[in-house]
Amino acid sequence: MALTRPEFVPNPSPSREEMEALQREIADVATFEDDFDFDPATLTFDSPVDLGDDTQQRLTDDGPIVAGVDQAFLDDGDRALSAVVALQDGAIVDRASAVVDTEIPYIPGLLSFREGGAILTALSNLAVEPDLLVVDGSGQIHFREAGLATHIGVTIDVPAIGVAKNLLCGTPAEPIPDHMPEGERIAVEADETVETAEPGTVIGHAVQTRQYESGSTSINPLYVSPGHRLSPETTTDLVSQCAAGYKLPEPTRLADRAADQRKREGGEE
DNA sequence: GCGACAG
DNA sequence: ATCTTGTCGC
Repeated sequence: MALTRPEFVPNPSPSREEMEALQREIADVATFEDDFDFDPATLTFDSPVDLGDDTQQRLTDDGPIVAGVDQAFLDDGDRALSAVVALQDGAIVDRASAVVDTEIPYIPGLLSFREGGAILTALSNLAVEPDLLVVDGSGQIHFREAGLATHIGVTIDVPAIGVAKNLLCGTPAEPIPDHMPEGERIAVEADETVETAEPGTVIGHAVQTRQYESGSTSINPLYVSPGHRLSPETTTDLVSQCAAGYKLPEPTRLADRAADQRKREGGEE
């Protein structure tokens, strides 16, 4: 993993104004258009192992390596734990984690300065080079279009996606229904709270990766946005492809599990 | 001053 | 994010 932009490595020391200024630089360098090497069609989560018929064998090269990233906190709340799980063709090919002391509190809009360090450290402990990062948090859906996924993606120049469970800012093109049908997506547009984009610009989507067919209970959509080197549309397509019957895309779900596990087994070390 | 606010 | 058991529903 190469620190393409070492000047962007999250540093909690500067003032709030300086952190926000850095985010504007990051957003300026970020690309919210498709610019990646792998073939989206090869991003699968089907078992590559098919018994019985030789013709079922893959005729193509191995698919892209996707790394899911998730954060957790140790009981004391003063240390952030980042867990990374790398997948290729649906199989886990590597994992890593890191525990870093928390320097600043959670401030909406400045999350990457609190957790970014742990994530970069965890990623540096990975033996493989991910082709795509799926980060828990926002990307372009951010006050300065520089959310956690954008900050990480730009710093190491790797295509990145932001997957959030709640909407940080922006406005859905149409009201989010109580029971959004599975597979549906609604654009999230920049509004006056997004200071770096023209109002109306599509900065992400509300995506329903899983939903009950009937009943009173309902699942809320995910808020997906590009982090780096991806358009909002492609970002949402890829997240949909990563969904394997659960609300969370597989890379995120597995990273979630890894974080919990690592946490219970003692976040120390 | 009031409201809103990823993890 | 985190504090937390059972419980209602598919």
